Amino acid sequence: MTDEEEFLAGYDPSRYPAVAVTVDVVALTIRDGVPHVLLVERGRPPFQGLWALPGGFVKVGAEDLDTAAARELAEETGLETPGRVHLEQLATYGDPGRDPRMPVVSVAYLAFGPTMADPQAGSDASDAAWVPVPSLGLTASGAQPPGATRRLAFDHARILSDGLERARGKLEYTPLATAFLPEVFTIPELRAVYECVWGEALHAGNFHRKVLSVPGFVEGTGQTTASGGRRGGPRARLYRSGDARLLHPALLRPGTEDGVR
Amino acid sequence: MTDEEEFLAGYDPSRYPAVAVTVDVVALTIRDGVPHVLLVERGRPPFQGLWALPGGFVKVGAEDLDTAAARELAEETGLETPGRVHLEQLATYGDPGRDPRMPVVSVAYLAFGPTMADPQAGSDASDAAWVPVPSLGLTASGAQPPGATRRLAFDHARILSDGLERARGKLEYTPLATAFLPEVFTIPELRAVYECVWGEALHAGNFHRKVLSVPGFVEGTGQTTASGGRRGGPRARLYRSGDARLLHPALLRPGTEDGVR
DNA sequence: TATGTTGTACTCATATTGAGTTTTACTCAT
DNA sequence: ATGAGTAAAACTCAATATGAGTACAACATA
Repeated sequence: MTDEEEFLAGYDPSRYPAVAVTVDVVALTIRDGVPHVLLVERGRPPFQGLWALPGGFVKVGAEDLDTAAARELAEETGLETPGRVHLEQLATYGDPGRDPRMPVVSVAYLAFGPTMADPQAGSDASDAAWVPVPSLGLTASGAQPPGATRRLAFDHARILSDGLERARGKLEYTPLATAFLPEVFTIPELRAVYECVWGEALHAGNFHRKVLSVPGFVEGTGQTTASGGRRGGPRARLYRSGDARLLHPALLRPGTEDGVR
Repeated sequence: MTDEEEFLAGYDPSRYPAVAVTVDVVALTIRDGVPHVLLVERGRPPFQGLWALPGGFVKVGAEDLDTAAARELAEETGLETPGRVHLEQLATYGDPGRDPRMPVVSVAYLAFGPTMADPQAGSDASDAAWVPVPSLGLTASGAQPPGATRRLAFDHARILSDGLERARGKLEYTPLATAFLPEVFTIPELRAVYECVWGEALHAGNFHRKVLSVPGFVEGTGQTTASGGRRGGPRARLYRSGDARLLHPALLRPGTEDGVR
């Protein structure tokens, strides 16, 4: 028997204190030019009646974290990840007391997807819905004002806030904005994603030039939209996402000049 | 008794399967123009005799993750964090079987610090040392070739690889390069940090111009070095870190043009 | 004192950006 | 049908940023 086998044999996992590991998913999409986040209404304590990010316990040792996040997203809301949904790890939260039941470490995930159907309420949730982010009235620091119509459970206001900030940054140097759109899209639609996530208007001409000049960002399909825009204008050309994983040079957002100091 | 209190009273944490939560720290510094990572030699199974990132179990519910990371760094190596060491969360790893003893979720942290004394071996470690990163022969994918002199335990080669990539990116858009230097430093010293982390030579004149033109990156002290460089040259002006948290515009590294596609 | 090295300040051609303007193709309301 | 308004895409042009090289004075070393 080697040292290592000897050690394993004498090892008793039950001596360790009970800790739970969960995943929580910040799933974002865009509806009518407004960012929406997927929330579930809690059907049981703690925080019964408040809204929370979809998530649940990880079967540590039986599944990896990415799989757990995809599973929870599907289970609690009836949404399938395999499609065009982008899923990436966001951060991990483990402050004492963040769950009143027991010590919990929560691995947060960030998901982007195109506009999807309304979700189905799952096991633990009495309701599930795409909620407009502005309606939650988040402050920059990730806090939620007392008067908000929908209050978020646990530290989910902070997690959502971190997710939004990550999304804003990701649009700068990755082509992930296309994950919010269907497989085929126009440049103005892509611009609308940026304007919606960054919350500021962009110069249409410069944006157009920039997107087409970044190698691998989008590739043309040779097609155009069937008709012009709602209120006029010519038909727009259709593009699909290119093969670039990183944008070089990046699309830096205008406002941040000397913002964060 | 409210619903919530009722629920808490009937809650039995022992029904949950045993899971351990650990922190692992990728602590980086620069010695003689070469990036070094802090490693400990494992004094007990599993992976006895191999080298690992400093880390250990988190007292979930009693300390937050950042505190646990700082504590482990200090405990296992005798290094104090409060000083000029930058510590940030990197990512969380929870693949099944990554620890042969039991299901373990590991929250990795990334630390940058100026050149420091050799560490003291701590409790679980038979030795601790600053190890030159190139000597580990990591591949881009985070794997380690079979013939390496120092083999890394667990999935620590991948964690280290992720940490290095994060460090390379952080230098582009944050002033964190200064965390590798003493409180007061020269522009050429700062350039040496970039060259060492990015692994490529930079144009001295352009780097100088760029650093001074980014608002809040560095601020002058009015002082210069006491003498010129080792091999000649005038005295260099001394600077300290400015108040910017983000670099605008960013210092993009040259090589990445159309690299990742 | 001669020689080589280096920090800092230049120059200059070329890209990249921000902010407009123009042209053209469409929708919608008369 | 026709005109008014709108928007996609192409253009212009000045301001700015970048890459590459030169210049020079201050220093160490032999």
